[in-house]
Order: sequence, then structure tokens, then C-alpha cells
Amino acid sequence: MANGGDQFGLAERPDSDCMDSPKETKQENQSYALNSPASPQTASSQQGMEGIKVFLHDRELWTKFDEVGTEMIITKAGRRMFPSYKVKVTGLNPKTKYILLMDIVPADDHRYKFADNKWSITGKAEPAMPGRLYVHPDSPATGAHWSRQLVSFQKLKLTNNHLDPFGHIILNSMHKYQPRLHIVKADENNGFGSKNTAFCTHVFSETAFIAVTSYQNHKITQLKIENNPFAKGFRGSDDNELHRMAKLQGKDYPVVPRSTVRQRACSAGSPFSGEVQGLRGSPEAAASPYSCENGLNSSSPQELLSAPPAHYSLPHPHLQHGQPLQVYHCTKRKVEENCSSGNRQHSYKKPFTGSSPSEGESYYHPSSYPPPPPPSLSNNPALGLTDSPYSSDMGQRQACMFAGSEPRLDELNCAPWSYTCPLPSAMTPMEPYPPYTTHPPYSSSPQGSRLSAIVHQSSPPLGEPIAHDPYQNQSSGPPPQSSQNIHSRQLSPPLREYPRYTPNLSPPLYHTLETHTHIRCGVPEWSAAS
DNA sequence: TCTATCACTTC
DNA sequence: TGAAGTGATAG
Repeated sequence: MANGGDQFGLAERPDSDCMDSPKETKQENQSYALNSPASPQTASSQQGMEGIKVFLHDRELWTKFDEVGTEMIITKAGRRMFPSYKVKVTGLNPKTKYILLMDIVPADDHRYKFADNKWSITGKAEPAMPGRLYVHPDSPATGAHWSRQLVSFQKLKLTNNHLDPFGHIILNSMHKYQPRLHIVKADENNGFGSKNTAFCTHVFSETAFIAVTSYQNHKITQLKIENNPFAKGFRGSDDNELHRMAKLQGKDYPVVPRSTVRQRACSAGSPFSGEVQGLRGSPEAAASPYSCENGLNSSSPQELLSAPPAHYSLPHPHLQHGQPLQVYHCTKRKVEENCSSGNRQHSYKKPFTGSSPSEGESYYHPSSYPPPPPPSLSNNPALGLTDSPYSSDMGQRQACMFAGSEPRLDELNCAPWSYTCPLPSAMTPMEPYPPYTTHPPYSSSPQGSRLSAIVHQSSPPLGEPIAHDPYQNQSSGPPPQSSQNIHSRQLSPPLREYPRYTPNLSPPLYHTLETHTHIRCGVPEWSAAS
């Protein structure tokens, strides 16, 4: 791959302030574990999170895009990502319930432009959009469930509508982002956010992308057309395309598609070759994700919530491309801790690039950094996910989104975010986030805190040190470890719906959790997990 | 840059 | 069969 990371200008890697440098953190294969220095408790706190490994599905395809400089269309109505974000997860306790969710955080604080066939920085990023979390519709579900098959986030949609009422992830056009996967151990209520919530975060640098309202690089257009079934109609090696175009234009004669022309013109070099090259860092690393494990948060989930989004703030977190992020464990620390130090900011900056680990390697992320952490889960009922994961209606289940206000890293802090769970049906429109404010008001609400943290963190996280996971990256194959045993799914106990979310969480909640998130009351079956 | 609309596709 | 996801296109 190209230089991965550079394409989009991400050259820098996060430093380690907060986190240990990748190297340090990196632990070989297994590393994800938690040993993050930061967390003292790693062992215990991380309760079972340490052996979790995540493999990006279709890594090769992601890598192809990454090498060119992945672009994702964002529309007012919401657009799916392609390639789709799908992962294979192993190392989960079959009986323990987990909540899988994603967030997409700013990869740096720049605004990009595509000119001269390449991406370049054109200024400072706009304020981050409200951070939102996309909770996988099957959540909460047992480790057996998640391990059994690929976990797909293909229904996740991206939008540029700051007031989006559907719970889609809100992004700014011409800005670079990094998707992150968070695996959170469900609490007694099948939610997350409680104090001892354990979670880990995985980042695949090759999934970084620049959000656009229309494709800038024709190479990306071509890759999308070639690989996305829904774009099949545009594949036209034959005359089909010309005929189609002619038809569209109402002409009898073949017309050369504009795109074709344009593409040709551009195709010459890789766009990103320029300074800003790719999102990704080293090609090699591509597959691996890095994760940061957070073992547990001691702090209540809420704390997490409260954490601010980090994005911008961070100095550039550029992730390294290619590198796997591994999990950072933020373990137990309180948010404050996480957030606090100023230094941390820099941490992000440093890209993991440095030595990007080879594919195989993974870096361990210390969780320390404030936010990187995952989603905060909240105790809130709201956040609680109730349902039975397996319920037949899964289809119906919708993913929940949690929104935060802004994820800013800057502050590193702990500003709280709001999250929402939008459900299409049930969603309540939430309020928009406070527009770009930096700190959301919500900050510290207990309830939301953790989530927000995650959310926020999300942003920041990128910068954070990430661990690379060697394994993870392996695109395909997950290591054997995953236990395939499938435990029967436990149905969840009766669900409880939660009352809508209240203000405490974060103000902007976009949505009600109700739907998705119902929380259940006691069902401790999984408790054993750790 | 962004949006609405189009024809085409998958599901 | 219709809903929904695609990139292309014009404005």
C-alpha cells in the first residue's frame, strides 16, 4: 500500500503521551490484553477483554480503497459505507453478553481538498459533528453469538445533516475520519456504562476515509462501481455504459460518460500520492486494527459518557494507516484521569506510523488516553440494551445510535457527550446537538458519562496510541481461538423499556433509546463472565 | 460544494 | 414486487 497513512495527510502518529507508544504497548499477538500500564488493574479489571481479537472482513478490499484514499459519500438522507464494515470477533466469553458498537471519529483536525489529483490539507477542520455511536442491532448478545458469524455494520449510515433525526452518524464533508469498533461487556441490565464496565476498542487504520458529498477521485468511483453490487449498473466494460449514457442523455449515439472522461484524465497517478496521501499508513499494516482496551472503567460508564469527544483536539491522531489499532483499554480509570492531562493531546499526534507494525502486530493501547475508549456505556437505562439479542425480531431491531455532542478532543476531556439511539421508528428526534459547541453541556452527567466518553473519545482516540494487532489484521482469518461453541442464546429476560432518555444524559440525545435500548432488568446470566 | 433526481441494481 | 442502495447528472 501506499503509504498509507499519508494519503490523507495523516502522517503523524500519535504520541504516546497518554499512551504508550505503540511499541511499548504493543504486545505481541496477544497483546491486546490489557496490560496497559495505565491501568493497574488490568488484569482483573479487564475481565476477559484481553483475549478478544477482531479481524476486519474484506480487508483486502479496504486496503485497495485505502491505498487510493477512501472516500465515503455522505448525504442528507444517509448513505451506507462501502466497503461495509464487517468484523470477525474471537476470544469472547461465550456466555458473557457484549454490546458491539461503532463510532467514527475525526482522524485529525484538518479540512481537505482534492486538487491536482491528490488530497491536500486546505485548512483547519470544522467543529466536529455531534458524536454518535451506532450500536449493533444484535446487542446485547453473548460472546457465542458474536463469534459465530461476521458482525456486520453495513446498515450504518453517514450523513452530513447536523440535525439528522435518524440516528445516522454525522460527519463533515472533506474531513477525514476513522471508524472504531467498541466491544463492551454488558452490565447487569444488559446495558453498559456501569462502573465496572469492561470494554475494548479496535481500530483498523485501513478503514479511515474522507467524507465527501460527491466522489473526488475517480479511482474511488471505479472501485465502488466494481465492488458494490448496487452500482453494478455502472459497470460497463462493454458498450453498455455508452449506451446507457446515451440513453440517459437522450442521444442516439454513444456518449462518453463524463465520469469516464474524468477518470481517465485523472487516473494517472494515485491521487494521494502527494503529500497527503493516504489515510492509511503503511500498507502492510493495513489490516490490523489497533485496539485499545479498556478494561473496565472503573468509572462509571457515565463517566465515559462524559468524556468529550475528542476529535479535534487531538493533535492529530492520525492513525496510522495500516496499523491496527488495537484495543485500548481504558480501563478503569476515571474519566478525568483519562482526559486530563494535557499532554495527551500530543499523544495523538503521533501516529502510529512510526513503525508500523507489520501486519501481524498489534499494538496495545493503553487505555489511558482519555477517550479512546469506547463507548461509554451508560448505565442509563437508556443505554441499556434490552432486548434479547437473539430475538427473532432481530431484523427489526435497530441499531442505536448515541450521539454526543461534539467529540472534541481538544479538551480532552471529559466533556460529556450525548448519545442517542435513534431508531427509526422510535426515534425521537433529538435535538440537535449543540452545534458545534465544544463542550456539551452535558458533560458530566453521570448517566451519560461513559458513553460520552466513548463518544468523545472516539474522537480523540485516534490519536491515541494504538496498539497494533498483528493478528487482527489478518484479514481473514481469525485465529482459531474463537470459540465456536455456541452457546445457546439466552434469551433475554423480559425487556424493559426504558423511558426515554432524559436529559441527563447528554443533552443531545438524539434518540431515544427506547427502542433499541431497552434495558432489561436483571439478567445476570452473563455475569459470570468475568 | 451540495442537492434532488434519475435509471439501474440488489434484496 | 416494492423498498432501498448505487453513481451520474444537472442545477
